[in-house]
Amino acid sequence: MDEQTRLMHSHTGVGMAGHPGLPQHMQEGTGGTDGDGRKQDIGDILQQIMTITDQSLDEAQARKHALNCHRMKPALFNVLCEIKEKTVLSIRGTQEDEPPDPQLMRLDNMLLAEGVSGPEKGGGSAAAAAAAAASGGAGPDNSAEHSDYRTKLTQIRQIYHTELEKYEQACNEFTTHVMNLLREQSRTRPISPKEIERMVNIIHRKFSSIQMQLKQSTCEAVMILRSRFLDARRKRRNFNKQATEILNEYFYSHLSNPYPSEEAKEELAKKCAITVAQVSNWFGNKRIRYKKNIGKFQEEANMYAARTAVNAANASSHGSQANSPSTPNSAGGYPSPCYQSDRRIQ
DNA sequence: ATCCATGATTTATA
DNA sequence: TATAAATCATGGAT
Repeated sequence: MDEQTRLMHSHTGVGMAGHPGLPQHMQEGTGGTDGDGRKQDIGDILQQIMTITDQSLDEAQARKHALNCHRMKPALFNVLCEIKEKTVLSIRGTQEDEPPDPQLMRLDNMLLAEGVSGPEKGGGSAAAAAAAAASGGAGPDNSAEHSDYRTKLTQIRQIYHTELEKYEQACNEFTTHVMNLLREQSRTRPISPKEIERMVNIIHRKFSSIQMQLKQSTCEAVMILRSRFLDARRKRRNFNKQATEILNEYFYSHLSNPYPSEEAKEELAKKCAITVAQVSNWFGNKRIRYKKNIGKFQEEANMYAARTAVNAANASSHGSQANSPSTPNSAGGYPSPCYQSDRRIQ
């Protein structure tokens, strides 16, 4: 804002500060009898112009009107034009084309990618898809989180859009205000359309920098939201009971060699509705934690051993051998040296 | 508020 | 490259 004001003042300054030469100029030119009166007259007007900022609006308006109606006004205007011609050179050189700010582009791209600045619902689903991808395709129990995420994202998007609209409106209002002001002033002092355009550009730049701040904070909010909801590590979810049982069952029934093959991992992943990587993680954690404190897991081990034993018994009593759990082990085979030859497909 | 369980990540190792 | 081991960070119980 201050840039505009400054510039406007400097314009005013150019117009006004150039004046002091004027009376002299006039004085020289007019040697006649009514010259003194005219000089006095113009001196008054100039004095009024110089002090116009100290006056109330109505007063100023009246003075302006008086000035515009004054018979010397065209001459004054011409002089202002001349003065400006001599002093305005510096403005011309400034560049007009503004290269797109890379940071702004980055923010725009991100907002678009997150579905904040894009179309209303399409962006949301894209973000949801990204969410699903980011969360490692973990099971069905996070759909609630996704909807939660979506509502939060929608909130952000709404805030973003209302703010953006507000800025847009404010920018337009301010621009038209300034343009009106300049047009009004152009009756009294020379203002080229190009200067108005420049001013409009300055305003727009200022407002777009405000918009950039909005975009930046929106991006931040989205990032926080993402990390809160979608970073799998932060949003650790225990596997459901069934999955844990399946994994434990496998672990304790293969205690002597709890290293599921790739195929077995895939099978387990499918059964537990988790990824193969999660199966690997689980076995990695389980092995090391079991080894570190066998005592703590003794009860669990016994339980699963008993369960598999029952399963085996049931299976054999039903005469079906095809599905029986393969070579269940008694607890304690891992990590102590294992002499059983329980070789699975590796 | 604190502690423990647990899934994920990182680093080291063979 | 798979695994071991250490570590992180959260969920959930207390």
